[in-house]
Amino acid sequence: MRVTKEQMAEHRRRILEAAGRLFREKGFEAVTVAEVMQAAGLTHGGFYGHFKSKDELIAQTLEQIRTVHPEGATLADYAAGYLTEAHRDEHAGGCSFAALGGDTIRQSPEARAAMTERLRRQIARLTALAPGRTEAEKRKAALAGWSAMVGALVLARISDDPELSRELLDGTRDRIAKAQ
Amino acid sequence: MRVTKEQMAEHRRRILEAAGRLFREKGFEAVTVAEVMQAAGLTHGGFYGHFKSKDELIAQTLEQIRTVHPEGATLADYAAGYLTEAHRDEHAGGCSFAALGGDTIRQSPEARAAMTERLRRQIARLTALAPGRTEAEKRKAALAGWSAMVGALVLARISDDPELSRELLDGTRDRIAKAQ
DNA sequence: ACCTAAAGATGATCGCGATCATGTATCTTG
DNA sequence: CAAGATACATGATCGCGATCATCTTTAGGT
Repeated sequence: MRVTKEQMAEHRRRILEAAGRLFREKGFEAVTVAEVMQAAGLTHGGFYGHFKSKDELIAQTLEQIRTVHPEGATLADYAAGYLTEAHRDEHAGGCSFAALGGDTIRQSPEARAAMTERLRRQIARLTALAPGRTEAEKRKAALAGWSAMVGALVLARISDDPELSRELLDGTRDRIAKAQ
Repeated sequence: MRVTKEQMAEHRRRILEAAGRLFREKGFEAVTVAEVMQAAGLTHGGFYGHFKSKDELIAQTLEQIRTVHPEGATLADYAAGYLTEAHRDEHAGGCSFAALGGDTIRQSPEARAAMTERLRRQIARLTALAPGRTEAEKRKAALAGWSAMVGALVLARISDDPELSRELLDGTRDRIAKAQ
């Protein structure tokens, strides 16, 4: 059954959105094409009308993924919004660097390039919020701060001990605030 | 063909060692049982004499993995040894948190527990090196410092731009040194 | 030395998942 | 409004990988 141009665009959007959530939740390998399509409300067959392959889906998903960014005027504010238990427990909608960073290294060059581009944008965003007199100082603070945030979230997710997990979030949050 | 008890123990050691390297290099899912056995110099059939399943292999691998730790008397020294381009490029023998952190979250509770235990030990090790007057201060510095190191390594590995990659390593190294 | 059971090799099995082939409905264009 | 194209559904295909069955060899206890 054929469908409106708008319908098709909407379907494509849904596929990418579902893929974004599923990949972050279960990793690239563990998610099947059929699963993505079902989550998008379609069946597996139509997939190859939208994408050449699963690899292409991965790359395009990484290009379009949009996450909600914490609000705030400083790097410390950003960290406070990022390093929460809610974010730690929300894989599907959360930070894609924390959820997919390790996996992305082993994907296609296109996927890797998309992530690098997003990383660049994220550093730029944080540089504007970071403390420091010079641009170089700000940038350095942004690079180190972002590394710390992503690392803390990854480690906090690993820990099956809630206390240790919280310590990681809190410790990093405080450290970034102190450096402010 | 039956084999000496010592031979068998040695084989088991080799399997775990090969698994440790392969998992860090390619992730849990992408590595096959046959591949691990071949890397250990055996054939796939013998695997189930040593382990009940691939899941058990994963958990036991995470329990026994040993990585070379940077030397040094301070957290800054440790970070300087950890945040190198050589380490960034050496997935198979490098830090398992950076290589497998994201993946481990989706593994069995046993695997997760093994990682948590190793995380605990690592934090303890770093607490001894960390700056601070009180034990609590040292621990906080260790938690935040370790998060920053792991995050920086993950992000540095993502970046396909060597310059950005180096900035991440250097920025985090300097930040940890400054906090010393 | 002799028997028994274990360790590993070889060769299935079995299900799953990416991808493709074909059918069907309906949008789109002239 | 008819003809053609196309988006999606349904139903293969095909290879791969985890796991199991069986065979061979020989360590280890007696």
